[in-house]
Amino acid sequence: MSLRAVLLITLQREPGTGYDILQRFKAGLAHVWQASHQQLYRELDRMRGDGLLTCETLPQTERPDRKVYQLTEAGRQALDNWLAEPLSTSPVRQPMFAKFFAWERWPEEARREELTAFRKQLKERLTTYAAIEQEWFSNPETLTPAQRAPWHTLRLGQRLTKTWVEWVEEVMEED
Amino acid sequence: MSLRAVLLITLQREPGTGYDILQRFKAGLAHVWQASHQQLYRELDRMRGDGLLTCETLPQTERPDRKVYQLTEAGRQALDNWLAEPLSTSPVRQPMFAKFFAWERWPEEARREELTAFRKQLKERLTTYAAIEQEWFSNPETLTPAQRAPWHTLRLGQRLTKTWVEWVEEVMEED
DNA sequence: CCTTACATGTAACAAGTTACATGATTAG
DNA sequence: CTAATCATGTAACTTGTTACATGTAAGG
Repeated sequence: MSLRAVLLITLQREPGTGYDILQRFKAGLAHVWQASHQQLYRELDRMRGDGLLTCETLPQTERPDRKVYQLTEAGRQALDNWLAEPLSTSPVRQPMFAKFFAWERWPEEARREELTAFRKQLKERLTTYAAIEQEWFSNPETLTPAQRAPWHTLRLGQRLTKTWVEWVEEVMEED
Repeated sequence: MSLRAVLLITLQREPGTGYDILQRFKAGLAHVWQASHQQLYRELDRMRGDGLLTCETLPQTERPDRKVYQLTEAGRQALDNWLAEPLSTSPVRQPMFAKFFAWERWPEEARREELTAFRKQLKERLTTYAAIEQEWFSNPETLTPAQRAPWHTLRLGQRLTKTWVEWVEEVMEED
């Protein structure tokens, strides 16, 4: 259900195509949601089938047609229902942690490489987050509460990632 | 693949049944992995089919038979292969964050309730982690590196959860 | 009496991944 | 010439969830 809800939210803010939504995921929602284009197209089509979205096909010359999706009243209802009911806790799954439980079988070189690469990814993530903050939240004092809320999520994303980085560096130092 | 790998690791440490593994997930791996019993039984059977595990059925009187699984040489190989290759980055999916992006449609009362319940869950998680630490890592100085590694993961789990708690409390205070 | 622990499964479904497929336009 | 951007999809597969199903024993 969560992907559906995320789509409802982004389309409620502004109608768009599957492709558009993918761009939004990259541009401003990197710390919130990621999905492949296949998943989006499939889910959008289903949501239309379920009456949550309308789809208007805009023909283009020399390009594939754009299918612009928009919330219906039922879609708005579905969103409100989702917001009203609390989320169930999501299961913990940390494959990286699992490797630590096989420490004695994890070759030292592979370990070093993996941790180094991992730290790099985390830092890149921080760079992405900083770019989002720049782009969307450059002066926090002027934000309305509704704009402030997404900013909070970004800040948490940053803090969590920093916590990871610190941890990786401590572990790397130790041996 | 990750569930498979987690199963290989836990069975490599000690052979056991699906039920056993479920208990281990609860007792000492709560910050690493969670899976339902259906998933476990299905996956264990497949792994046996793929030659990674052997299965010995121990008949019991008055109880369902126990199916004790154990790594084969191929299983050990598969584990080593998994350890040797770096993990791919896992996609970000934070349904809670999504709600923040629909702040203006999220009713205040529902929001308060949800955040309160969420904080409670996080605190319970911290309690669980503390219990695991007590049980498995009560005197860290005496740990060998291989025992120290899992301890690190627990510490990170705790730090991440605390970061969440702090954030939730800040957000709750703000309005 | 009711719940928890023990111990296993099947079946249907939902969600997510990987591979394959098309085809023009623009920027380097 | 190559890669990226635009824009959509199908098909097969893997992974995870939910519902249903069985049956004993021990503890409160």
